[in-house]
Amino acid sequence: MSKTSQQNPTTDASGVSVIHTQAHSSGLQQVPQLVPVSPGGGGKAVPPSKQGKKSSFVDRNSDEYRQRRERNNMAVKKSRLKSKQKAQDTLQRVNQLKEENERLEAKIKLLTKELSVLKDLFLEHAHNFADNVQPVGTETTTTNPENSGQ
Amino acid sequence: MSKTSQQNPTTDASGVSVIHTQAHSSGLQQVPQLVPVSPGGGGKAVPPSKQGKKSSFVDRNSDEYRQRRERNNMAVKKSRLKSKQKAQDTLQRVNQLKEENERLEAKIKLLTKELSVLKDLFLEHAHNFADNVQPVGTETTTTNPENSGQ
DNA sequence: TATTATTGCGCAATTA
DNA sequence: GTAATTGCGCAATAAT
Repeated sequence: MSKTSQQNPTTDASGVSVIHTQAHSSGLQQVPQLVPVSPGGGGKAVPPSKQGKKSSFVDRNSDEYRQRRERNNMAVKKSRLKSKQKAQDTLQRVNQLKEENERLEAKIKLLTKELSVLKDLFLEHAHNFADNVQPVGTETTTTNPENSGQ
Repeated sequence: MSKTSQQNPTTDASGVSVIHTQAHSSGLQQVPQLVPVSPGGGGKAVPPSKQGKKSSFVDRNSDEYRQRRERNNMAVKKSRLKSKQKAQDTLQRVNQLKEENERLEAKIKLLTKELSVLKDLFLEHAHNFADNVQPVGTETTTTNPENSGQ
């Protein structure tokens, strides 16, 4: 469970953002830990009701902040995992459908063939029918009847 | 590909970074920061060959660094866009295949019906056949010399 | 109002 | 060395 603070601009087009990561005691100068949240650049108006209520600064050191971050990080991981899973499922679905398609195509081929044979047989013996005899020109090798179209 | 580790949990380097789309020039105080790259937390062995070559510090302010970052950011965006596009295409493919499937199912239904009708007709007039009256298969399998199997 | 879920984004490590 | 990927954390926002 690693947690890391890194950077991040809390800005849009405002231009400059103050980013900060926790201090590292390396002789590096200490920097204020309070960073402005949602700089005006966002173009989003801050509700007047909140203007004076809470500071528009976030204490990145507060436990509350860290806890929130940690929870969000978990949520993010979870969400991304889910997303990935879904994508994979979709790919699988594609293959499944492809297979099904082939199966269906094969069946159609078979049925078509059967139909063709039956029809030929029909024509071949049409003269044997007492009632519904069709005027067949040449009894042998009558070309096939039209196939079902669609 | 990669593992989990990122950085050191407890502390993190870097104080204030100025991020923006343009050159750094603002009234904000700028703190030159040399940040250690690949903190020891990961326990990753550094190739000896590179050990003494370059400092294990990265100057986040260097133009070279910023340029590299910017290029990578663009590459990342591009890559993610591509990825998203692909995912969408896959979804579309699924719908496409579904439609095709329905079309095929319908065709099968039609062919089956036709076959059924033809067979019934056959049976109905079977007695009219003088020569070779064959009992047409009960189901879908007609006995014909040419085709077999499935 | 709070909490979780998504999403865009930048960083850095890898990979190609 | 460069571009492409990928995991990760942050913060804004959507959804509950």
